[in-house]
Amino acid sequence: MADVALHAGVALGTVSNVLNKPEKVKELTRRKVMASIAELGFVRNDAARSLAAGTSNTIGIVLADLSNSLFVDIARGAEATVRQHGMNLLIANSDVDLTKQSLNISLFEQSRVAGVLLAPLDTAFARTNSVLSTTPLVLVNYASESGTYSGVVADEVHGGYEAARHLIGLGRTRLVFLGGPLMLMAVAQRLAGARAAVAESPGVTLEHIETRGLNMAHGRQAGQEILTRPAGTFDGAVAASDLLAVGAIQVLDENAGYEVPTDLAFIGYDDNHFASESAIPVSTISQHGEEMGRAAAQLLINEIHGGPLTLKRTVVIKPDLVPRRSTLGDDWRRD
Amino acid sequence: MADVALHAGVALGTVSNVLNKPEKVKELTRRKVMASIAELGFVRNDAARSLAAGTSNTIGIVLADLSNSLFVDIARGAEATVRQHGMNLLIANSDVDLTKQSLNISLFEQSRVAGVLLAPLDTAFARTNSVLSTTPLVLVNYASESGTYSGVVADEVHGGYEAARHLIGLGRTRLVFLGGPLMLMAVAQRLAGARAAVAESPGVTLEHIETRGLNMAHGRQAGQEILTRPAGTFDGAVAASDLLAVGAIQVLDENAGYEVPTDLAFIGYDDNHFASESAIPVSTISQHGEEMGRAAAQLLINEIHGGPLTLKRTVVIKPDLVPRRSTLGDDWRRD
DNA sequence: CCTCACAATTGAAGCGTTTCACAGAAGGTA
DNA sequence: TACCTTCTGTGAAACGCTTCAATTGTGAGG
Repeated sequence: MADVALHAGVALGTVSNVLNKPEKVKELTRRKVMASIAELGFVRNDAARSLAAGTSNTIGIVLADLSNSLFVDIARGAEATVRQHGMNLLIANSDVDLTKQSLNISLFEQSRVAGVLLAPLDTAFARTNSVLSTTPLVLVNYASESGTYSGVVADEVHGGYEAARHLIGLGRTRLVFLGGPLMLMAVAQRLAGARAAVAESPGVTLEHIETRGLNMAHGRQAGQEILTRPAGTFDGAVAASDLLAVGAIQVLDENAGYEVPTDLAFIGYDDNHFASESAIPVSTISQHGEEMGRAAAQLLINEIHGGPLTLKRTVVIKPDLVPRRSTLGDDWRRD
Repeated sequence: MADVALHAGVALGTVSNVLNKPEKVKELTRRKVMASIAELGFVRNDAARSLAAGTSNTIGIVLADLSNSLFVDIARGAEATVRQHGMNLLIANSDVDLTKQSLNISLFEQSRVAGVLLAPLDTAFARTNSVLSTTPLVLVNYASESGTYSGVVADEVHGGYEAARHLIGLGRTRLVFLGGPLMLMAVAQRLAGARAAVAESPGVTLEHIETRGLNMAHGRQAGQEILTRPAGTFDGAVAASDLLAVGAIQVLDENAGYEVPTDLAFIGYDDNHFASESAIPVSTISQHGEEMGRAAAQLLINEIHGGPLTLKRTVVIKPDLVPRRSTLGDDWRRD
């Protein structure tokens, strides 16, 4: 920077002003300085900058699992908001590993980012709470039970409710819920929501087939399980994830006599990209990941500007029904 | 840090030594210092650290598209290697946007990361080359034509060749290649590889149906196109992506008379997670994203240690055939 | 032509580390 | 005991920037 100042024939402080408060410096001088910067190929040292300024303009986000499109959507949404405020977003991937998650959080704290967004593992109570530092932190897709942090969550219960309502609204009465393990709060809540919908509809029943996970292989197992029951046992199914639904539908599809949605209407969860593209496009509940990311980023930015005493809030985002062929049948058309 | 020193009754420099060269300081003192650090909740300021030390221990990776699982795999592989060397990996997502890509690169340069891994957009010649700074940079999934940078690429030609060879080896003779636009180098190269395989096999023909993209919708269009031809026109298909293959198969599957793989054997490309899980598991060419990431990280670390004069190399990673039911039929079993 | 108010510019004092030349202590040797 | 070595621990000088009080223009009004 000293070089640039020399080359442009101005003081060091002026160069700094050109970079940070361009309105403070006369057009002509600004031009000269810019020219020198370009000519010398100067790149401002951000480490020095944030050391001196005491604040950085980048925000870090720690994601539980990059292979999960929900988290990618969250990151995308967060980035949009962060950029609007002239800041940058850096991502760290925990890869479903609690140790990495802690490592990543402290990595961001050490580098003195302006704030941290944390999309934690579902099972990660413990560690989350031990993060008590001065770096502003906002949770995404996980509620801080103690109210220590602001956060954004999807209303999973409502999602489960809507899914079941949709089936009931289509006249289905013998429902089954596919999903597990119940240790996952998200699954438990979706099930609770579905139960609530059933409870308020006389004559409708709901059985739960617990799976050991949420991917397609588990879905196929669940599909087999359904096949062991007498035909017609169920006429509507809520799956705790789209992959589960797709897997189960594959199995049912292979065995004639169980047509989707005629015999069994199927609805999934997550609005996984793949779900809309599978052979029978799967109706689903969309969690609006981008919106969650945007909201979380906004919360974080408020906290950055408002200081540590900023009121902690939890924003709840309602998921929405996205009906497709797996429930509507031929009435539904691809657009 | 001064506080810690005071609290532990040692000099400032000693605290620094405890953190950086623990072997230089007596066990007892180290303990005292560690205790003080814990008690005071001290978090080392990395900005100051890298300013003073002149080097950082984090590496940045700029990814063209987080929704593409290949890039996520690359990041995962890179992270593994980076961690082995005691460094950290931060991710920035360009989201298929050239402007963001440049922004992200300069973001990393400004923050003085030890080095940058760049997985650029396929169309991004221009910008890539203008990155001429002192920060070590290694390309992934893209070759630096000028030899300015080291890089890791998949051998796309070989991949296309293997795909076609596989079909030919199964006795298929009337092949079709689905993919486009040819502007994408990867697609063009895969096609070239397939052509090479056909050229060396007398009696085998290859037609090219150009698509406008590589996702499932494009695949369905291609499937329609195939249906317009007289039955039996093709008996083997190479798709430039798994999604393309899955889409096309969906369409053919709905129209009786075109059974996969009996009538038409299908092979995709990318080893997309979904490809192995779709109704008919799709044979594919795997690019080994993690391996690419690991190799690139290693190259970068060499360059960081070796200085700017380090010999630039391009590592080529050969993709592999992963045969599944869409070519082998019932001979293939899910494991 | 002088003042005054305001705009533009200056430069030195930090910011929180690492590094490194030195000082002190401890242990070995003659 | 005197003299060397080897370990430990010390503290001040950078690192490259932002900030801000102080200084130097500048133009309008009288």
